[in-house]
Formats: sequence, structure tokens, C-alpha cells
Amino acid sequence: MNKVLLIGRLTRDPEIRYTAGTGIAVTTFTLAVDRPYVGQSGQRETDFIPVVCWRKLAELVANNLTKGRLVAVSGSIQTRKYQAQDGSNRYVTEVVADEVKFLDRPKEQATSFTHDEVASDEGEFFPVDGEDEIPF
Amino acid sequence: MNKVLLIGRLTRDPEIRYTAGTGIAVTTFTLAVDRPYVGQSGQRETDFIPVVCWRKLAELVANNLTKGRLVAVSGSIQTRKYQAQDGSNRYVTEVVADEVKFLDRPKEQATSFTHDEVASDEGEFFPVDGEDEIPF
Amino acid sequence: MNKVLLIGRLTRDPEIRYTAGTGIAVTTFTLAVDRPYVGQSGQRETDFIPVVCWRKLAELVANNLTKGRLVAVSGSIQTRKYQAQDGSNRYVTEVVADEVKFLDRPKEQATSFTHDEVASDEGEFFPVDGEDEIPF
Amino acid sequence: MNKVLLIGRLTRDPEIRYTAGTGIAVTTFTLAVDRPYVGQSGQRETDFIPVVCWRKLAELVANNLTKGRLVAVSGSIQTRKYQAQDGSNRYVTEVVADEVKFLDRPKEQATSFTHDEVASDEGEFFPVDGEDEIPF
DNA sequence: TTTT
DNA sequence: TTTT
Repeated sequence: MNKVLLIGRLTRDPEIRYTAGTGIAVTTFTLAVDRPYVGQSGQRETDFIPVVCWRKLAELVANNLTKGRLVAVSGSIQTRKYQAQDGSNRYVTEVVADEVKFLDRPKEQATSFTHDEVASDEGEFFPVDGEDEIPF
Repeated sequence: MNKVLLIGRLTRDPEIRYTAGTGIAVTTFTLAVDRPYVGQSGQRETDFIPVVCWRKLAELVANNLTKGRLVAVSGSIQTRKYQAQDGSNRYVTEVVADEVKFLDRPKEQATSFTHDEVASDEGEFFPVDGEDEIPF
Repeated sequence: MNKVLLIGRLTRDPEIRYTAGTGIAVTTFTLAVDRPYVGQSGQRETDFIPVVCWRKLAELVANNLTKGRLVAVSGSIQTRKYQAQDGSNRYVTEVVADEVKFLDRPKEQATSFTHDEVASDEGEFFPVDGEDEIPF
Repeated sequence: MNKVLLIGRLTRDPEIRYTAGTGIAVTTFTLAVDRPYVGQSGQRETDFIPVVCWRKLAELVANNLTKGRLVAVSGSIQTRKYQAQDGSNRYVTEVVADEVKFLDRPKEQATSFTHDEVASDEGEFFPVDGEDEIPF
């Protein structure tokens, strides 16, 4: 038995990819989940939890969620091994979602905007990552 | 909200340590949790999930559980950042337990026994795998 | 182990009472939780789940939540026996909350407003359906 | 979202029935779940939680579990309305299982026994109930 | 580095 | 590398 329930906000827009051979959709995002009480440091503490979705759910999430959206996720914890660039084994622990519930309404999408607005948005929110990033 | 429930077996004896300044007990172990159905590879798949306990629970676990024991764990997912030896940041995702329920009985601890019984018990249940094993 | 996680909306304002001897606060409400997929009848199905909170949480809920609010509840299932009026035993199953997370913002409580604003708000969000509604 | 996780023991053997028109298997049992800490009365308190399973799971449970067995159940809370004999509406809250994990091994089944052993076992464990019992 |  |  392996059950997880999280409520938190996306730290970025979700990223969708497709598996090599079979073209199955996989989307990943990180959920910022506040801890219930403030730590001894006085300020609110937060866990940043990597989440993966597959197939239909991957598409639903990629098409409908954006940075900052509040969601509930149910799923399970999965561990994976992968090879780092230096050849050593690395272990990842992440949540595989089987249900994602949207808990707030999307922000007013400006239906028309200037080029500069787009550009600055991209600058802030979608930095181009290197291609051998750790997958979350 | 951040809730986890796991049922699985310890892959090794738990390890207890104490925090530097304050001497608070922390014990860690890995839980082997079988996935509900067999993967496409045909054989049963398993997640190996790192678990941390603090204080009283740390001591309870360290004193009573051993490799192979079946437990239920409830808690939450925590993420931590740490420095690898090469100075780069590494991220860990683990479960912080707030309840651990023992689901099977400990293996028969013979209270008086012959040398042969000890030997066979150790062979099966307590393989020497660390440097601070009780040496008899 | 006994863990419950629910996300749903209050079917009415919560009701607070106090225990006879000791004056401990208890508040109760019912949560409407939609089932994930539509039933064979074609329309969305909903479970109406009784929830109880105690002490500080009872007061927090009674003072801050109202009919229609979206919340996440974590807690456990409790069963209770009580005597019906005809003397027979009756059994109740309900959720005892240990955490309630508010998931939406309260409806704009206009601090000063015109009659028309009140009327339209009530029409949309607070239909009169019980006998102890605030009568204005 | 509606998730439940329970670990407890069956208070009786499970009961299997089949739906009228379609012959779908439904099995019901009650789970005795101990509360984590003793109540103010000093003795351990227990919740008796009604559980329902459908189809394959119904058969698996009916064929393999008996009174006293330890299980983990994951599922959701469901509410149902039914008519009591006096025509009044009654509401039931129960857990619909979607996974049942067996946590102990079955008791040694005597493979041969005397009539008296059978009789006394039945006397202790399977009392004949009246026909208008509340359904759990 | 993995448990039954 | 983090969300409101």
C-alpha cells in the first residue's frame, strides 16, 4: 500500500514530454506544499515535491495548469534509479499522480497583449534549461 | 496538506543517530513497498522509500524493528537540499513518519538456545552487514 | 491506522455546541464530496459526509466557514452508538477532523452595500432552504 | 477527493450477496480499528467500521478472509439512504474498498475435527442474528 | 545499497 | 531552480 495526498501550488508551468519509442505523454511539475506550522526559524516552511503524470492526465495537466495554480494530487510514491553524467547511480523519489483536482480558477488570461509583455513573461517564467537536467 | 501512507518491509535494520548540538534521536530506514500489479516486465516491482523518524518514535523504531519487518507508516513527504562532495546541490525527497505500526511479530528470539540455533538464526535473519553489529 | 482525506463543500453553515459538563466546543457539518466519475445514471453523484471537530478547530470552523465553502479535511472515521427515540440502538459513522484547510476565499462580504447587491448575492450563493436562515 | 486508509481486524466472517437483477457480487464486513491512544476511560477504544467490496474484490475477500484477520483497506467513504421498516429514511456511511491487503497468515485450519469442535466454534464465532439487524 |  |  502506497498512498499520497498533497495540496499545493505549481512552482512553474508543467512540462510535457513523450516517451521515445511509444510516444506516451508524461508531464512533470513541482508542487510547493506549505508545512502546517511555522518552523523554529519563525518563517513558514515549504516542501517542493516532484510530481509525474502519464497519458490523459499528463495532457489534462499540461493543457490546463500553470505556475501558481492550487491543486490536490492523489497518487503514490515511486523511486527510480538513473545514471548521473559522471556514471554514478542516483536515486529519485517522486509522486506519480493518479488524480489531480484543480482547486482554484485560472488567472484572467489576457486575450490580447503586446510583444513586450510576452517576452518578459517568457524571460521570467520559462528559462531554457540545459538538456541533461535532473528530471524535475 | 501532505499525507502519506505506506505498508512495506524494512530493507535493513534501522539506523539511529543523534543531532549534533541537541542530541535529538533520528532514525532512518528504507521501506520496500510492492506495487499492486506486476509491471510489463512480468515481475513484481517495488519502490524503495526512505523514511525518517524523530525523538521517541526514532527510539521505538530503532529498538524494536529489524530488517524484513512489516510495518505501516503514516507521515508526510519532505524535501531537503544538501551539498554533495563536489559542492553541487542535491535534493532529497523522503517520508517523515509520524506513526509506525508494527504489522507482524518479531522472529522468535530464542531466550535460551544452543550455539547451532544462534548460528542458523543469524544466517537467516541477521546477516552481518555493518561494522557495529553485536559481535557474538 | 485510520486516516481519511476529503475535499468538498459544506452543505450548510457549521453548527457549534458545547459539551454538557465541561463546555468543550464541538462543531458539526456535512461535506458534499463529488464522486470522480459520473454514475450509470448519467448525472454526477455526491456523498454527504458528516464531520465533527473539537475544541480550537471547532471554533475556527464555526467562526470562519459557511455554507458552500470548499475545504480539505483530514482525520479519521469514528463510529458511535446512540439511543433512538424508540429506545433502539442506532449506529453512526462520521469523520473526526484533525485538520481543516480552507481552499477558497470567502465570498466578498460587502461591508456596505445596496439592497440590490445583497439580493443578487443571496440569489446566487445563499438560497433560502432552511427555517433558521438569517432573515434579511 | 475522498480517500480512506484503514488497518484493522474483521469482527466476523465477511458476507457475500449478489445484486438482484445483475448478479454482481457484493461483500460486506466490519473492521475493528483500534484508536491510537487509550481514552479517558483508561481502556483501549475501537471503531467498528462497515466496509463494502464489489465484484472480483468481493469474491477475493469472501473466499480468503475470516473473522479476526488483519487487513489494510484503501477506498472511499460512501453515504447511502435507505428505508427503515417504519418507512422513515435512514442514512448509512460506509467505506467502499478499492484495495484490500492481507496482513497476516490464515489461522491453521484444522483439517479434521469432531462435531463438537465445529459446534462450539460456531457457537462462539457465528451467532445467528435476527433478520432485521442494522446492516453492519 | 534493497524487503517477503 | 521554487508557489500564494
